Amino acid sequence: MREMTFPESGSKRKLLDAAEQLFAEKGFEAVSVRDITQLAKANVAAVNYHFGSRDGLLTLVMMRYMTPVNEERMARLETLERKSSGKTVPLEEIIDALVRPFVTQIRKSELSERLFYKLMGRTFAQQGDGLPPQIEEQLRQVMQRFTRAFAKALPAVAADDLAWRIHFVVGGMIHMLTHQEIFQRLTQGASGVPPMEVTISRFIRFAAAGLREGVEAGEPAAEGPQVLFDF
Amino acid sequence: MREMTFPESGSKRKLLDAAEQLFAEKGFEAVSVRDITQLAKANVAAVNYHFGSRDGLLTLVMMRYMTPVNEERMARLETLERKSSGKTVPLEEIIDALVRPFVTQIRKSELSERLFYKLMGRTFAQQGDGLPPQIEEQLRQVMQRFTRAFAKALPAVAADDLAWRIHFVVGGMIHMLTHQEIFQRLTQGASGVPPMEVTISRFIRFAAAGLREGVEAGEPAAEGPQVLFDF
DNA sequence: AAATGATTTAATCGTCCGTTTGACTTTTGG
DNA sequence: CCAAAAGTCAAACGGACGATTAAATCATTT
Repeated sequence: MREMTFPESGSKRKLLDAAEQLFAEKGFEAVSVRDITQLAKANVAAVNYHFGSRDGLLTLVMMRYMTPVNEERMARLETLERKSSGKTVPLEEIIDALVRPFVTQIRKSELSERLFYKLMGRTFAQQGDGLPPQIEEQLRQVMQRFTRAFAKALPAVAADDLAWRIHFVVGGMIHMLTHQEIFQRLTQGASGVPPMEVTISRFIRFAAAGLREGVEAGEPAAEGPQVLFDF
Repeated sequence: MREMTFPESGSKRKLLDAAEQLFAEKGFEAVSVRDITQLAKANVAAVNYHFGSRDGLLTLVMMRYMTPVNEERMARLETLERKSSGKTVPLEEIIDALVRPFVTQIRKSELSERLFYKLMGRTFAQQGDGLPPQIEEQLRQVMQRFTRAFAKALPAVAADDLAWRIHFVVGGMIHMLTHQEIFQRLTQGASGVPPMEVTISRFIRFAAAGLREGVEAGEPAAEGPQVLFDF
């Protein structure tokens, strides 16, 4: 009854680790199968044996971290909406549900912060440009779900206006992830707090203010169409 | 005395046009010299003859539109600061100086809106990842100049906080450019107005609100250090 | 018309790419 | 213990890549 030694040969895991590191550092297109197998100290044929093709490995690497993040996003939003049944969910908490999963999921991975965020950023940045269909579908569903939540929290913002603002928010999020290393050093980590935690707090406040633009604070803000192009 | 027939052989221009189109559509890495020469109906060797190398052509394509945009940005900011000498420049006008050049420069190009914005977006997105040194230096100077302007317009925002917020703004701008085509159709162009004009107005209001977060409107806002990590 | 320099052309170079093959070694289960 | 399965390995495949060559063509000037 001891077949629990370890089903994995070890080289499959080593290939995945090497691929994650290289894809994150150099980008998805700039890494060859030979780069990966060399870093993993494996044979060139190993990638095709274990993952079928370079693309199979790439898809696996993307899904490995993207799926948990998207699932946690959905779960958090679900919890938020169930918790405050009827009442409106605060805007900041919706944004939090969208970006917080990055810092919670990184702890479950053995990837360094720097690599994890770069990998996430690169994946998001590829949206609509050759992502695996499954990830594309995940992101589509997540954004659709969050768009509904934002619309409910900001009834005074016209639909197409809101769509653009969410667009800007996502762009800022991607840029935060991909260029994190440039600025992170400036944000001296105060006593053990993960630097990204602080950055995300900054981002949430920025995004909330941008999304809320033109909406008077305090009152619920009346429903109905909104003036457009009035800048 | 008539040597003004046309110094260009024509094929150099055709290569540039083809390269612009392909780089914008497929991305810088995904286009081969054979793709370019095929579209331009030229010989494979033409690229190396006219531009020295594939990289020479790529640099030229990037600079052709990036440089005028950056120069107009600087000129606009200069004008703004000279016009309102002493008094603070309104935040919205600084952001306008940063993004408006996109819509003015596109008129001087024979590139379609879609391609122009994609090309710009792709170039900006590459920052710090293999851009020609000259462009990298341009962008560094532009961002340094605008950061100073933002700091002056928002004295109540701490320096590192502001750096991050500008970062988020730039991310939103890039995303707006690269994914413009997805949403632009929703913004039905009202009577001849270029769609991007409307989008940029939306962006300016979003970015201004995000940058201003936490700053009370009306009063000049006192100078001095700011509380951090208080989210 | 001859000469000169600029351009275009077909062919080829060496390199790197993802993938496949077939022989070899290790691990597993009856 | 032994056969079957799983894994590893060196070698090679065909194709695409950027770049180069030398000859051919073109345009312009003498």
